[in-house]
Amino acid sequence: MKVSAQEFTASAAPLPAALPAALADGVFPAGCPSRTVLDHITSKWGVLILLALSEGEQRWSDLRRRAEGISEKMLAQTLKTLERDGLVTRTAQPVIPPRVDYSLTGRGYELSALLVPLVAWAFENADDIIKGQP
Amino acid sequence: MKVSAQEFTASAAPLPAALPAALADGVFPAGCPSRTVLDHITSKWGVLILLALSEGEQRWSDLRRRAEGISEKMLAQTLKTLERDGLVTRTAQPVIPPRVDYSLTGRGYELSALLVPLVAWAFENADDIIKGQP
DNA sequence: CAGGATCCAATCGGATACTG
DNA sequence: CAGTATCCGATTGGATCCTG
Repeated sequence: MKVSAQEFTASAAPLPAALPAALADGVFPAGCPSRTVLDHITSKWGVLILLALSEGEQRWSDLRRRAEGISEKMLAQTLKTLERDGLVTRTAQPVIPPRVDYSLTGRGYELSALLVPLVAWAFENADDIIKGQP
Repeated sequence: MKVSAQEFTASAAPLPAALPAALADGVFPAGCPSRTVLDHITSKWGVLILLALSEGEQRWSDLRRRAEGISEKMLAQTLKTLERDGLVTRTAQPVIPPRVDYSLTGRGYELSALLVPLVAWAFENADDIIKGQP
């Protein structure tokens, strides 16, 4: 079953959502590890890869197709970063031709649950935003 | 809302949130306006600015302090982009010294409600992710 | 205080070619 | 099919100086 962004934003997250209490005075520290993590998961291609994998296990070629426009270099680089971060699992089968599957870890799945609504929102609001509509 | 990977693999049906139905075959189109919007709102500094503003109206100097490490150039650039996108409102008072306030629009606030949980998640998981802990 | 303008280094990222 | 390696142009972004 598919849930529209409308339904999601309407039903979830009673406003306002609060920042982590650890952020003293609302200052997001520069050297903080979360800055690095945030950069990874909000990177141009990282978002799209996590998004694609939120629908289940996918092969290299699937990801290339879904994240339309991505180069092989960036796909490899992004996947390695996400794998190092423990968000994505890589499973290679020693067959010819090679077959490699990528899927989300538990933590990656947890993350995608937060990312999907964000992308859905961007998708729904994009036209108005670009056109300058209120 | 937390969903474990176990639940996910066990019951294939209930996803926490689905991709927009308009994404045929899960392909995120390259020329799509949402790509642009997504880049804006997930940009390195855009996230931190929106986050800071989720706590209410802020001055230029407040934003510089909260988004620790940001340069004046990037602050100006990011704010302009967010303003053009109708997510942030700029209010200048013709006094000396100048006073300029920034705040979220309705749409910007709606967005921040999705962004805050994401950042909070990154903040809470960052240490484990960087250390390579499960 | 709140920026604008400019220079330049670093990084990003695409194109291409090659491989097991 | 699923990558790796390399070149190199494009973009990012910080530092610095300037202004009303």
